[in-house]
Amino acid sequence: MAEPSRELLHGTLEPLILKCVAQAPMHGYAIARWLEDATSDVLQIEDGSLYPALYRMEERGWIAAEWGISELGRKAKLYRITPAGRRRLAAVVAEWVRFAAAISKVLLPV
Amino acid sequence: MAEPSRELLHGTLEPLILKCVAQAPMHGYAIARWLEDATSDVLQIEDGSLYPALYRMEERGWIAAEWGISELGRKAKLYRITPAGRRRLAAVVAEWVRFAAAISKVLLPV
DNA sequence: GCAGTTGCCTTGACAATCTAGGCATCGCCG
DNA sequence: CGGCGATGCCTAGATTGTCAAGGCAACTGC
Repeated sequence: MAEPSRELLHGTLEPLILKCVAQAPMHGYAIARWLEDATSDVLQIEDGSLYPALYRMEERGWIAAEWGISELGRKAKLYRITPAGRRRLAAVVAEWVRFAAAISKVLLPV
Repeated sequence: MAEPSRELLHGTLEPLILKCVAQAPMHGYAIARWLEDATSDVLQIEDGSLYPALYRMEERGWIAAEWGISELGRKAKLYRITPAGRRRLAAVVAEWVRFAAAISKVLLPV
């Protein structure tokens, strides 16, 4: 995240990544590009945040890595979601919805 | 925040507090109770987070403190929002809207 | 040859929150 | 009277996730 308060991203990177790899196996660089694209650059993913997040999630068993080939024919580490990851995704999305609704409820009445 | 992922609160506590004291001068304990109440306990504010946040915000000139009396007649430190705080509130709310929209856009298409 | 893109990785710092304590006062109830 | 929960404020230290700033290698196009 660049100019928008970086703190907001805290805890949301993991759901975002899960969502990405739930759609299709994807490598780190592609995840970052896809997220920036999908949000019109509202989110900017630093790879200093991304790769550690990927390791954490792999360690926790939510995603699994495998070396393969990117769309451009280059060596890339492809991540796919695990069954535990799908359960986790459902949980964190539900949590995000609850949380965002709570915040909005407080913040939005101008 | 208790069981919901604590990380999500990151960066949102400040807007929430600003919103509270923008409505009426309020003391710390009341802010915590009010937020928990308004969100049906979706947000749980630890005072170990709250008071440091209040100091930060006072230091930055967004709120101002003054010793007074609570509704129950007890000694309490009342916080009110400053003009700079109002500007900050507008900015962070706008930012929250952009951010939440971006996250939801990615997360919600099931 | 050289710059830009793709792709991955690591170290250290930083900032906000949480944990787990502490303190004092008041009201209520047995 | 004694105790206990609620009100109200405070702090030290640990934890956590992100960021900044570097690095490396391979390929493309000019």
